[in-house]
Amino acid sequence: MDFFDIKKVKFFKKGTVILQEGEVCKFGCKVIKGCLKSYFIDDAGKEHIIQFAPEGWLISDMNSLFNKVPSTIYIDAIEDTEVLWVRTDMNDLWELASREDLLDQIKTLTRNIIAGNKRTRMLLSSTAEERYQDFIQTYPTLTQRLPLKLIASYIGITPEYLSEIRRKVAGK
Amino acid sequence: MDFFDIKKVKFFKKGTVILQEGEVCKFGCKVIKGCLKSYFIDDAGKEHIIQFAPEGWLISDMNSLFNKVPSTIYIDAIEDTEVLWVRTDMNDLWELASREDLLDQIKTLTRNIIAGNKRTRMLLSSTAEERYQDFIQTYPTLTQRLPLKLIASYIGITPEYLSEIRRKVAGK
DNA sequence: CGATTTTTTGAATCATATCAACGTACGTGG
DNA sequence: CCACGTACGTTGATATGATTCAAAAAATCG
Repeated sequence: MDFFDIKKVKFFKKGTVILQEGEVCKFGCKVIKGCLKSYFIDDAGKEHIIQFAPEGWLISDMNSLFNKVPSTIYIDAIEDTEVLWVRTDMNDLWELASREDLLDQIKTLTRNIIAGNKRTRMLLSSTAEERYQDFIQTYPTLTQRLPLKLIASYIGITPEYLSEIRRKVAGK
Repeated sequence: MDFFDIKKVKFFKKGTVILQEGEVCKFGCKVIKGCLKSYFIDDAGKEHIIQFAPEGWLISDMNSLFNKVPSTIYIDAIEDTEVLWVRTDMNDLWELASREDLLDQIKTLTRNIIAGNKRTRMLLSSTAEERYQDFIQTYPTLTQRLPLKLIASYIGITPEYLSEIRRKVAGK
């Protein structure tokens, strides 16, 4: 059997909430067209973006999915989006999965860890401007497509301050 | 065969550099006694701690290990430390590993992702004091054992500022 | 077109960094 | 066992990066 046997194509309109805080996450999905975001809301009510998932990216709440605990994050469509949807209880899946599926899974997880490590590194050692420059390099497409507001949230600053950075950068 | 078949026990004196920037990482190790740290040096020459590995924790440079690229981090012994050492080229290991080993590997990686996600979350939404309080909760043992300097580096602030936070916290 | 959302601007303020100085503890060699 | 040197921790003054708040300008959408 194939790892994506239980999969189907799904479609979400811009603004749709796909996963909510409190629900147990029972899926992973890969974006075919459009863009999703995952984020959480802090105690002050402020939204912080964890991940963007444009074409080709996977998104899910791993913690909720693997440990069967309520999610602490949200996933929304920020554009009209088409995805490859895998509804899956991980334990069931593992019983069925082949050795090759597992190796593949390991590679996906590793990629995810490496991306996460890079982000931690940026947050620990770079200024807001450096993080913005890095964002532009890493996601040139998204820089065009997304509202400044969301990019600010992703790199961990206020929209006002990102606006100021843009002016400064442009003036060079 | 067992995932830890190629393993042996090793001993490092406090201060030993186990992995250096530039080397390709060829091992993973689990701490039996003592404590290791992984860290990187930023452009300004400042050290940022990525992870502590006291008793029971795994440490490695996953990026270097999985992708066979030169490491961008260091790993040092911050106490006299005894470890379970697995010298391993991942690809070779996978050829030998059993299904159960792979499942186990997936679980380890997942735990790592979840820990990483938590850290990103803290860095994005919490103040230095909140991060310090969280550190105390999460690693009560380390709070006693480690110099303030290293804790400051881990939570992403200067030693001076952590000192100020401590004074404030104590005065409550 | 009006209504809502996004972006920009500026001023005041806050969290954290920097720098310099001093006090304290620790480890090693005499 | 003491003395010294080196690393570590604390303190205070000052500087800076980033936030907050309020309001205006610009863009987007029904």
